[in-house]
Amino acid sequence: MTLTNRDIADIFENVATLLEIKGEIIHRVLSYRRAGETIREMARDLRAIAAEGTLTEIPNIGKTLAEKIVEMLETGKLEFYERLSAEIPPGLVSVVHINGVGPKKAKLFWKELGITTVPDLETAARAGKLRDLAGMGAKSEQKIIEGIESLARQTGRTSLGVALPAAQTILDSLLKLPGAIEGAIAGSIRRGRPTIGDVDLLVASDDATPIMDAFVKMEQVARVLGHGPTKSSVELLNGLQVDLRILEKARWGTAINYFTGSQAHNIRMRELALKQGYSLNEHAFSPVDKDGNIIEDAPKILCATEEEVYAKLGLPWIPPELREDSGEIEAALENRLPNLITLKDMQADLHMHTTWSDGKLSIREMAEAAKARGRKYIVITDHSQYSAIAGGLSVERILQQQQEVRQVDTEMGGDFRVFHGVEMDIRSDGTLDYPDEILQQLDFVIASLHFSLRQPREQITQRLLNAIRNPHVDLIGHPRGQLIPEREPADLDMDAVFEAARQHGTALEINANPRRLDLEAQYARRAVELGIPICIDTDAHAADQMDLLYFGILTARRGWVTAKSVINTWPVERFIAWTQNRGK
DNA sequence: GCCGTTTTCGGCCCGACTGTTTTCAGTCG
Repeated sequence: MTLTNRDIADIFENVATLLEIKGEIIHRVLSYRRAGETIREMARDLRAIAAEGTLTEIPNIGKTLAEKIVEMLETGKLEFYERLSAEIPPGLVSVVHINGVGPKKAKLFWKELGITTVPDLETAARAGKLRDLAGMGAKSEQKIIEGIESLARQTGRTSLGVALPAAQTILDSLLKLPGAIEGAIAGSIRRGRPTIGDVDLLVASDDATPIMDAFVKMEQVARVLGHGPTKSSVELLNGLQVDLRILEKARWGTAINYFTGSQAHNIRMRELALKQGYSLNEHAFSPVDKDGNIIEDAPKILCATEEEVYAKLGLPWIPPELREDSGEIEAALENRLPNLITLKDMQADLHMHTTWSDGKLSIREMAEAAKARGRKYIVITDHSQYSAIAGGLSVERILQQQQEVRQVDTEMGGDFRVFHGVEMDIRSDGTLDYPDEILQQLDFVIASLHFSLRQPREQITQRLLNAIRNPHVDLIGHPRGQLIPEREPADLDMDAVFEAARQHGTALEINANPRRLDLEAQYARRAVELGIPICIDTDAHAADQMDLLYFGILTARRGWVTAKSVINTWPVERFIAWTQNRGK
């Protein structure tokens, strides 16, 4: 059993936590944690990089960790981790995940009471055994019980599609309060991450207290995690955690920059500031002496806009979607930030369903809905026969459907075009769901994996490669097959997928539905680097789902995607030419 | 443990809130 990137990231992060409990110096701990985070976000397989011998070129991976990665890839385990687990009970990693419990408390509970798991801790807390420990009290004990209950309720991270509207609703209600000047959603939602851990809101006001009080008393609040004059946190009835910060308008720039993150991006910003003689925090730039201490009587520099913050560091404004410390600081320093795609660039939607399969509207209705949203052309792509449960179309039916598509295309009058395609299944045995003589009659062919997504890597990769290599297949729909948050992506050899797509000029989709967001950003970035065409599509089954295109754009922007790499930013003539020149 | 037009050794971002404290450690983001 070979370990995946995710497995290795998990191990490094567990090592970090165990080392932290052990009392290791924090910077060694952070090295493991950063390495884990980096690996988790990578688009390439560690196996391939290890084979090339270039592991140390990965940021945050040096000689020591590269050797440990090789050991894990070759043996399936890490000797160091096993020795550490014998020394520090690995169950304590989960204990540290309880809100309010960190490495020091976990160690205290273990050393004093022999607690090594979350259930152990819950039993001890309910028996009132924690309150007498040093630095503990009845309140701390109660908070731990609440933290464990909260952990049990959580189903993991929340999808962006759920979190964004929820955040907007709360923000809107806060902005109605007297004294609220301006507000924004910050944090991972602003950066467009597909899943978010908590909601971060920022409000500008000169009188924070009434707004804070109203915030912690909102009807959807289940409990208050913290309540201070400028910063409060609550847990909502639905389990979502919401953090609110309130600062004066004059500090908006530094505040929104700080609160948007990512943490790694912030650290880079603050390091840059220090090199220029300033300490940077959410309030201001403060001049420091050569030892890095703030010069108290020196005037601080306030920034009302984010542009001013970046400009102070000699940088152009960096779009939030790029702020992951994955090269954006370097690109900004060298003035080569990408001109990211926007919603306005989008001319078309190339993936949608109608009542011919499992959609809610007719071809005509979908065309009208797309036109009303400013699109210039669409492709109707209902399911193929293998998707019986979705009412997939037989060969006969899809040929019938073509008549209606052509008719609607004509009726729409020429300034809006409707093309005929299909979302064809890649069957479990790897064959395609229609013969070539049918495919060649269609304007645009999407091939997608819907079934048998848990096949072994070799097998499922081969299925996808078969589709990519078919000259009639234009696009691979939602390539990795994940559903957020419940279904993990298929175990695909993405290097092989990219190589085949590059060779055959087959496009890869960024499916904009927030349950999919597939390709994810790091893979989209890799695809674009390799010159593979991208499509951003809604996969709409109803009119309002066409508005989800926004989430696809966010994901594309996170992947450094510019308009020129995206097929459906092209004028219709170029789209037609592209499909016709692909060996049909 | 990583990293380097300030360094191959000696640094490594910064502040708010809580609870248990007589001045601050722990946790979180």
